[in-house]
Amino acid sequence: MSLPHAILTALLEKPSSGLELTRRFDKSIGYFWSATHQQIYRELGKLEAEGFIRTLPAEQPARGQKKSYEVLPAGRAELARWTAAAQDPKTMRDPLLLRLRAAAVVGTEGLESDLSRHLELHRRQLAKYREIEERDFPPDRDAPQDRLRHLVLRAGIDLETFWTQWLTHALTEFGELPGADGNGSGADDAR
Amino acid sequence: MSLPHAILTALLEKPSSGLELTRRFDKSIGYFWSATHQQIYRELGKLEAEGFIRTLPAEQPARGQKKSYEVLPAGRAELARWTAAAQDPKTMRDPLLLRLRAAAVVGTEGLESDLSRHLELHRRQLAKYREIEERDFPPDRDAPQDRLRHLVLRAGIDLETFWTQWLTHALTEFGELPGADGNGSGADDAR
DNA sequence: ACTCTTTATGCAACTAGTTGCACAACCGCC
DNA sequence: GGCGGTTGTGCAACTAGTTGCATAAAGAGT
Repeated sequence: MSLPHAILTALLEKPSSGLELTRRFDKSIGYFWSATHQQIYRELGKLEAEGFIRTLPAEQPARGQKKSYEVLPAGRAELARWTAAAQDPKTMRDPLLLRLRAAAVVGTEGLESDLSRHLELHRRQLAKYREIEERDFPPDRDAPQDRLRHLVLRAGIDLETFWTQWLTHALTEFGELPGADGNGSGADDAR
Repeated sequence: MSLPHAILTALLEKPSSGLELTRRFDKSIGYFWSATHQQIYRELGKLEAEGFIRTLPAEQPARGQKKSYEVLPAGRAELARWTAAAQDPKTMRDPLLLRLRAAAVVGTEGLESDLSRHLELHRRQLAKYREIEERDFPPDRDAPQDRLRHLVLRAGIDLETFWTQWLTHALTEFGELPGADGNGSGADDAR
């Protein structure tokens, strides 16, 4: 149940239309909660029906016309409630680790190149985050909001750093593996 | 499309019944691809229909009777294909980071205790992983399968380490934040 | 014999996220 | 004044995962 709250947060930061939200998700909030434009439009409809947001009075036309939303007090209250409520950590799901585990059974053939590709992607993302950090969080500023946002960005940076390191390490291991096993026969006994 | 392949991997490691698989997911594969027993039963049905697995001949009775599955050659081939195929990294989704970002707007009230709770959970998980590492990967063994499985476990360990560190840091920051803001009024301008 | 718990399998309904496409208005331009 | 791209909104169908419950057999206790 995170998407509506991601949208409320974004709208509190700045009232926007559906498409503007989509764009902002692509380059900011979406770094840790991605969403497509269809999800966003659908959710905006629901949030409006529930009385958490409303369209800005300015215009309110038909299809193909911009329609901006702002958060109502009830929406802010709901967001505060959700933020403070206890939530269990997500059950982790990572296909890449799964593939490595599978590779231990059926062989590593073909996996290496995709690992390299992922490494490259994570490096790029890391560079992007670092750029944002430099631009938005110079060493001196430290209003509470900035501290919190910086903390979130640091999580992104450190996670990407972790992945680049881990992938680098994995690729090294691959290099040292006895060449071309390809069938991984004798696997047994779960762990 | 990862669950069927997670199941194929588990079954290749050791043929099992639905419930056995569920248990093994809870304490091994599930660490990076969790699944409920319903998902597993449903998927076993599909995999059998597609000819990737079959029930072990021994018994084949009705409800309430154990039914074990093994992987057929087609299933192994499918798993190898999937493992080697290029896949884009998952779009990241983390409610906790989202909540922190929301807290920058609506205030941090009530969030701190849940952060502590998460910290404790991650510490526990880390301890569990370390235990497994000690038990299953003594310094000397290094058959290729072990190297790969160890690599996966290291990812788990390093990720949990990252989260404990980050949460510790976050809680420190919370302590230093100017007391009780609670409304976070002047937030504007997305980043 | 009979109830209670555990083991084991499974259906049905629901929620969340994704993909593919439709459609309206506006903007420039030639 | 009509043509083609961009902006903006949205429906419908699909896939994946979750929740709640039903059912059946086997063993354990009394």
